[in-house]
Amino acid sequence: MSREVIIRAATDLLDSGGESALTLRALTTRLKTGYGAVYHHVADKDDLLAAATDEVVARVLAGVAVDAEPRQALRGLALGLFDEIDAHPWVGAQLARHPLESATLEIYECVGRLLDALAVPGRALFDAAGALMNYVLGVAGQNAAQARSAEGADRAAFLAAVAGRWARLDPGRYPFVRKAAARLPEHDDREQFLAGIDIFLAGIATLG
Amino acid sequence: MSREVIIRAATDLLDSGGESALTLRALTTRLKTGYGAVYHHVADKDDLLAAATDEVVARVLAGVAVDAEPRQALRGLALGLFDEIDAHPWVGAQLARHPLESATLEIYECVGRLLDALAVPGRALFDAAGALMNYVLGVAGQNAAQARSAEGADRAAFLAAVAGRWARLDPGRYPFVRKAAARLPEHDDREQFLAGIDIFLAGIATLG
DNA sequence: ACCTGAACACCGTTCAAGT
DNA sequence: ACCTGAACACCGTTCAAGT
Repeated sequence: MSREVIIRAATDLLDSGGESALTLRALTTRLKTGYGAVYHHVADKDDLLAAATDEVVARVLAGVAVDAEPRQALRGLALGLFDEIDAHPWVGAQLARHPLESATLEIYECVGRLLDALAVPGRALFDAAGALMNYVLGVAGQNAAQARSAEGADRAAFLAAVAGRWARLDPGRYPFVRKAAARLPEHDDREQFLAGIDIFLAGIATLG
Repeated sequence: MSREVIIRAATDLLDSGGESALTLRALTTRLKTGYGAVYHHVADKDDLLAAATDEVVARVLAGVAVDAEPRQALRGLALGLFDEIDAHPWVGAQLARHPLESATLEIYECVGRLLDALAVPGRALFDAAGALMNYVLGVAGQNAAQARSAEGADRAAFLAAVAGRWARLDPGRYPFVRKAAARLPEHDDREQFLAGIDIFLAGIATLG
């Protein structure tokens, strides 16, 4: 028994059953051990989630091409995060729930340095870094929320259900959402995420 | 006993004690009633949270100057949401946790219509609306997370503690976060939120 | 219809007791 | 030190029983 083994088991539970699948009971059963063994290596459940999240985020940050052109590096970082959060929705939930902690801090440092390399001036640098962080964490949270709603069920079916509900809204009150519903079938989360990043970078460029 | 009375009591509990203060036990005690009475008017706890959130959001949306210049109306909507979420952090948590539901849907419709009025073209309109929503929901989530961490304690003291922790980080590994820590005392969440909105709007303007 | 409150099926966490 | 597992202090929700 070790911290590593415990965190790996927790990650497996989260990946296969979603956020709700990680319970201390399920964890001890899977590890064929007692609560004391787990609590001897880990402070509490949040420590567990934070450690599992740190590992996933570290993997993404290690893949960032720091020596590339800053704008491309930022897009790479953002996409890397998106893909990893898409594969592990619980990571998104954890990031959105605990900002200012280790994993989020690492991302913040990386984003800040890349914006600095982009020559964003003085105090605008912190506004830009904060805004970009909030956008990314917002997407992370939405992704986690969708995964929570779908939970096991087909994701395409879930989106179709949403589109159906929106299409039935009062056209007078919800003209925009109805138009959005019509676009939902051809909608690609990943593309739209990147489009948002580009809007941001375009806005940041005007700060110079 | 009525749905309205129950939702008002729930709102009071949330406002005075934070997210964790709303339990069915606390609610029945405060209302001097049993569980059955509550469940007779409300589907479940989430229904309760959603209804309480709807009221707060509806108040903000009612205050949006729809006939104003779209850019100003958008800033007004964003600021209104920020202030209400700042006053009721649990609203931020609820919005971030349940997108695509009534309260978030109302915001999305409003944002979309205002961007349309801003003459954002075709499919860029949906990218822009999505990006803006994600930014706002991200900020909402962060706000809620901070309130959760502070929970009762002094907010200024909490931020000072964060700044202290950041200032003690390794300067070689975290140059950006350390610089951010130095700026934290003079940092204003509301101003930075608005700065983010402006970066967004500037980026959206380049889509035209 | 509207309400009561004991009971159920879960949680995370603790801690005396073992090795 | 490392681990076991009964027990504790909570949750949200249900439902037979009352009015």
